[in-house]
Amino acid sequence: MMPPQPTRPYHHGDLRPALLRAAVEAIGHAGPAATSLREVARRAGVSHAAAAYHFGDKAGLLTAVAVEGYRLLTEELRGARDAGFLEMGVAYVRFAVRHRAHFEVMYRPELYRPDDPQVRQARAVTAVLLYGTASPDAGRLAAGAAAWSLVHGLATLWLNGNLPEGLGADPEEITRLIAPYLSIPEQ
Amino acid sequence: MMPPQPTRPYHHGDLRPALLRAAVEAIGHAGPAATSLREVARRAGVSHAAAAYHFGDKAGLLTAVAVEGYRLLTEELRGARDAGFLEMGVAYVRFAVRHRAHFEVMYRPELYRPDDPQVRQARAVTAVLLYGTASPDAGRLAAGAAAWSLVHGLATLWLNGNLPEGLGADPEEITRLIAPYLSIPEQ
DNA sequence: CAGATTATCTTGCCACTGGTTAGATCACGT
DNA sequence: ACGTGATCTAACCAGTGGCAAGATAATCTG
Repeated sequence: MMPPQPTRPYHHGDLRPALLRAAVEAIGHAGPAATSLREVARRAGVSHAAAAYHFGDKAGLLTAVAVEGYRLLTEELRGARDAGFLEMGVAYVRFAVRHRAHFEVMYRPELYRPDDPQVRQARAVTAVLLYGTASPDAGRLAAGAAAWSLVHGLATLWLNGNLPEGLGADPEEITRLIAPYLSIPEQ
Repeated sequence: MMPPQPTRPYHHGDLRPALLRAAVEAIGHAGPAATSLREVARRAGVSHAAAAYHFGDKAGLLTAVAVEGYRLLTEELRGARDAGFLEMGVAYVRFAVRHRAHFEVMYRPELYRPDDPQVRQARAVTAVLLYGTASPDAGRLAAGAAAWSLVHGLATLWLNGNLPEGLGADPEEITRLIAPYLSIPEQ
């Protein structure tokens, strides 16, 4: 009589990370704006209120995604740091493509709480890597901003399909093709 | 007895452009994702179904905003064409800042219909200006993509508040500061 | 181990949204 | 004057985010 379904326990036990995974998955399908809190909760097999309990609201969930994104980006950049300046740019673009959902949330501050302490701190750590030092002088600041702008623009244009096809289909290769146009004075 | 209110006529008479203006205004306040069709209609003083009549749906309205945006960008770029390469970059950033609502819609293709014929055509016209010719060779293509990526990245990073304060507060000035790091072979 | 407390999750509700349909109002040509 | 088509409203639907009340389970305390 009793259907032998393994009656999912009332308490999930590991819901917060499960919701985060579900959110990244859902955002990957429909983009951050079109992703609903309820859809994320459905993917995780819980009610939408459970998600609200863990993250407060939708902005809270996306804030958590953004924090995770900055941490992943930091990892990616750290891994390329010793391979030189160009490879850090390639790593930036690779991150944007491989972790598209995270990337798209990170640079849509109206969707989350960019002033959240965890966000600020994670972003600060990333910035140190991007500028090469915690207290860059005016020159390094401008050079860093130029490099960052280039790869960031390239990544977003590629994600939106705004780059001409003649450049090829592999964003990392396009980065290697484009980046040499930037001349950063050595140190 | 009859209140002397000038009883708004049943037919607006000029609703389509009025809705477009209202949309740009609303997007300027809350961003494109958080702007509702109903809010736009309210601003124009009509029911939301009236907006749906003229634009089909929300994506249709945003498609119209995007088309208008590409036309405005084309104008801005044309105005700076004779002043040199750098000034075109400055014009691009100026457009993004002055017409923030348009810009934010244009580069969020998931919010509208990027394959709409009018969009494709308007974007193609813009691309010709950006690459300097309708059929760029491989070199020009890469150089153009580099320049475009740089100013596009700069504009989006500035709009999101992701540039360090040390660079100043005027995005056009920042452009003049940053752009020289790009070395484009003359012709 | 019993009882109380706390953490986690569900149900049910609200106002709002985008989209659709039927019908009201009006402009315009003949 | 009349009808036809264009324009707009009213009313409805399913889906959404957020909130409050309550159910369930884990954990702490004696």
